[in-house]
Amino acid sequence: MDVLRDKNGLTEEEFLAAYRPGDYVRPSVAVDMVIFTAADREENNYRKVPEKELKLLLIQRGGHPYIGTWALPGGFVEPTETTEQAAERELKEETGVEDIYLEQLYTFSDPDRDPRMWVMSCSYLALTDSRALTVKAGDDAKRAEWFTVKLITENQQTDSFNDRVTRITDYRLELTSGEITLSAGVRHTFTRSAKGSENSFKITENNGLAFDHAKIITYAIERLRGKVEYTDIALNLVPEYFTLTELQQVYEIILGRQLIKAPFRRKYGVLAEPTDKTTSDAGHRPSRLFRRKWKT
Amino acid sequence: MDVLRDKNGLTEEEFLAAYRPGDYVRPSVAVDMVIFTAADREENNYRKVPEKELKLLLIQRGGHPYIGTWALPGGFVEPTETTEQAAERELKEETGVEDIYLEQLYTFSDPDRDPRMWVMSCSYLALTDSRALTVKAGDDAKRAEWFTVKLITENQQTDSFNDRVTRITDYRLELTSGEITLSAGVRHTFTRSAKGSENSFKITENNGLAFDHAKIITYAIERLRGKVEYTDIALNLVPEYFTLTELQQVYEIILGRQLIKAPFRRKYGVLAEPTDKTTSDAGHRPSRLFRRKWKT
DNA sequence: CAAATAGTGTCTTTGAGACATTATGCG
DNA sequence: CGCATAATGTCTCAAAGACACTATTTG
Repeated sequence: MDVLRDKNGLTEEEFLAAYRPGDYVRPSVAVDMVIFTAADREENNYRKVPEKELKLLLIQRGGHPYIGTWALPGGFVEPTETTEQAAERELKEETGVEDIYLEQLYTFSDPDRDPRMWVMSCSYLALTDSRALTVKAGDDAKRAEWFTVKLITENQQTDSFNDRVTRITDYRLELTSGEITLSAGVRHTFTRSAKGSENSFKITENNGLAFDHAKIITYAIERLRGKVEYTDIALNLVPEYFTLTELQQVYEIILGRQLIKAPFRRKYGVLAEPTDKTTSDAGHRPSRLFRRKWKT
Repeated sequence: MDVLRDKNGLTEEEFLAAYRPGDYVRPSVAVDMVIFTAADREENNYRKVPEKELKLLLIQRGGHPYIGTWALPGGFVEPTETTEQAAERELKEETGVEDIYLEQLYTFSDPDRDPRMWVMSCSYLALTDSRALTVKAGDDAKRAEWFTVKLITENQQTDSFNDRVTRITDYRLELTSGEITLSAGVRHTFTRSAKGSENSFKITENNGLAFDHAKIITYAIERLRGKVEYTDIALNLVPEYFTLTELQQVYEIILGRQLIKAPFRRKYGVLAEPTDKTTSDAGHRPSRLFRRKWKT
C-alpha cells in the first residue's frame, strides 16, 4: 500500500518532521493527592479497644496565594511522565510516602481555580495503612500534618418533577490536627433530565483550605464511600496483619455509620485470610489476625 | 486580623499583581468524547421485533498524523472554559449533538500519545438516544459515521500468589459501519499488592483507529458495563417513550449477554413510568410505552 | 387460528439485617 | 469471677434467577 499523503503532499514522516506547535496558550497541569489513612484514636479507657479515625495529609502553604492555609500535596506534571507517575513522584518528594494505592479521581478545570494562572488539577485518591503516619515532613521545609477528617451531610433534598431530578447535598467538612481546625461547606448539586445531567460542587464556606481543595476532598470521600461497599478498596487502609474488628472499623469510619458484626463478617470476611497469629495482652479475649486477600 | 505577607513582604494582592507565569513547557489539553447510542438493527424478518446495537460516533481524520484513520470527536480546551464546557462545545461544533449526558471518564496523559507534541486527553463518556443518528456531519467537511461496536473478551486470566493479584484481560474491539471495518486488540492489566495497585491499558493491535483511541473506547465500555447495573445510566440511551423490551435490549447490548424478562422487569421496572400509550401494528400484542423515571 | 411478543405468577436460592448466644484471655 | 471483646448460630425478609403460564394483537 502506498504511503498516504495529505493535502500538501506530505507523508506522515515529513509532516511530523516539519511540525511546529502553535503559539496558543496552554494550561499548566498539576496533580493533587488526597491521601487517606486510618489511625487509632488515642484511648485512655483502660481496656477498651481503640476506635479508628480517617486521617488526611495536608501541607501548609508557605507562599502566596493562600499563604498559611492548608493544601493537598501535589505539584506540576513534567513532559516526560504521565499524571500517575507525577503523582507517585510528588508523593515521594513531598511526603516520603511510596508504594501506595493510587486511583485517578477527577480532573478539575475551572479556569479560575488558581488566581495566578490557568491550572488544571488532575486529582488522585491515595490510600495507605497507618505506617505512613510517621512520615510527615518532606524534603523541603514545608509543614505537613495528618488531619482527622469528618464529612457530615448537613442537609439533603431531592426535587423531581416530570423528567427532571435535582438533588442538593450540603456537606460540612471538618479537619482537625491538634489545635488546628479547618472547616468548609460544600454543596453538591446533581441535576438530571432528558437534556443530560450535571454534577456541580460549590464551596459555600472555607476556613483554612487552599484553592478548591475542599471540593476535591469532598469528592474523594464521596468516591471512597461509593466504592467501599462493592470493591476491596478498604484493604488498602489496613496493615499487613489486622483483626476483623479493625477492618470493620475502617468500613465504619468511611461510611460514617455503625455496622453489625455477624453480617459484616459474612460479607467482607472473604477479603481476609486467617493466619495463626493472634493479638494478646488486650485485657480480653485475643482476636485472630488476618491478612489481605484481594478480590480477583 | 492583619493582612498576611510572604517572605518578600508582599500581600496576596501585591503578589498576584506582580505574578508572571514561568517559562516552563506546558501540555496541550484536549477533550475526546466517546459518544454512544443504541440503534435498531435493520430487520427484514416480517414480524420480528428489531434487535438493538450499540453505536459509536467516529470522525475520519483528514490530515496527519493518522491521516485516513478514525478518531473520537474532540478538540482543544480553551482558557475560558472547563473541560466539560469544552466537551459540550466540541460536540455541538463537530457533530451538532446537544443536550446530552456527559460524564468525565479519565485523563490520558502518556507523553507519547500524540506524535506531534505533548497532549493530554481528558476523555468524556457521552450517551444519547437514537435521534442523534441523523446528525452526522459537523460544520466542516469532516466525515463522521456511526459505527456498530462490539467489545469481546477474548481471554481473561487471573494469577494470584501471596499478597499479589494480576488479572489480564484481552479485549477485541470491533467497529463496523457499512463497508468500513476497524478493529483493535487491547490488553487490560490489573495488578494489586501490598505496595499499591496499577491498571494499564495497552494496544496490542490497531487497524484504522487514531492515536490511543482504542484504549479510550475500551475504557469507556468497561465503565459503562460497570455502571449499568447499579445506576440509571442506561436511561440515557432510550428515547422519550420506550417499551420495557427496548430497555432490556439496551442492558443486553451493554452487558453483552441475554437477560431473563421477569426479573429484569422487577429490578429495572422502577426506572420506568407507565404511560397510556402503546405500540401498534407490530404483528403481535402491542406493548405499553414508558417514560424515564430517574433515580433520586 | 397461528405467530409472535407482552406481561405476570411462583418456586428456589442467596444473602443481608438483626439479635442472641457461646467462647476466652486478662486482671 | 467478671469485664470486655471474639466469634458464631439462627430467624426473618428482600431480592435475584429460572421457568412456566396467561394475555393480546395482527395476518
